[in-house]
Amino acid sequence: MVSYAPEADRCDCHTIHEDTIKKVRNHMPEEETLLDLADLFKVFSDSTRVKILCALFQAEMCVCDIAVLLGMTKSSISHHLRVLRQTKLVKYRREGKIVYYSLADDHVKSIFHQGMLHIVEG
Amino acid sequence: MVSYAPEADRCDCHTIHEDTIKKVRNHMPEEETLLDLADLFKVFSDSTRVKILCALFQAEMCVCDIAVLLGMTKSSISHHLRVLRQTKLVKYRREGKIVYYSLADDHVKSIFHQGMLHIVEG
DNA sequence: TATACGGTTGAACAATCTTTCAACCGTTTG
DNA sequence: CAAACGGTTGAAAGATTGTTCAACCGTATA
Repeated sequence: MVSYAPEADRCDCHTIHEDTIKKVRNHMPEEETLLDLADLFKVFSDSTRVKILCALFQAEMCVCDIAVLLGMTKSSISHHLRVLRQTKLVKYRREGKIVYYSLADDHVKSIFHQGMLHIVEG
Repeated sequence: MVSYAPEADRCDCHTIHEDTIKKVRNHMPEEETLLDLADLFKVFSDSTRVKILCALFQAEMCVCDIAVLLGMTKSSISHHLRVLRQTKLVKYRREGKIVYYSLADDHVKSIFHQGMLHIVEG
């Protein structure tokens, strides 16, 4: 029951299967949900962030640990961690000067696992 | 057993927890695997492609069907379908002038489902 | 055979994203 | 209190990406 762009029809072709389009349109999730979904996967679309998350699968780590592991600057890692924080994929705790990061929950593991399945079978 | 950038150490900080780094490094997947994983999620990081895949959950569709559904040009949809083809996420069959697209397998559904879980719980 | 239509393609432009650099904040320690 | 260190931040530069536009290919049909 969601319309994705019916008022401004930029399409330069005639409708071929109107029944199919109506049926599909009625079963589409809310547009906002799909935008959120794309935004979530955008976080996983960078290999540095994928490496960071994979590292946090094994252990809680501070920014410098991750920077040394991946051979990158603290600044770059910190920028990526901010994205992961905003998406609530990681949590952190401060201990003196050091900030320790860890996984927020196990959803990431499940998503990565499903992605791996597609890769190895393709 | 994979080293991610040990030779060119761009890190501007001292190692804080060497034992943690060693342990994590030994358990990291192959770098190529993580690059492939990021590339797969990059395909899902665009809302138009997410919408296309969600539409194909319901029915096989031709390019014009999808273009009308989403209110976009055939050209734009075709560009996106090329990406989905290259990643082996969709398959297609030709029937005269018309090319019908459908899901290649059910991995996408599983991945989307896991992503949805994170969104609704966040 | 010429026209129409579904679909693809490449180049160009705009928007987005990653990395770097420099400056800065907060905490610890000499 | 001053210096050192872990970490964050904003702006700038370079790379990547999505959409548009125009031209083109294949198939069907008049």
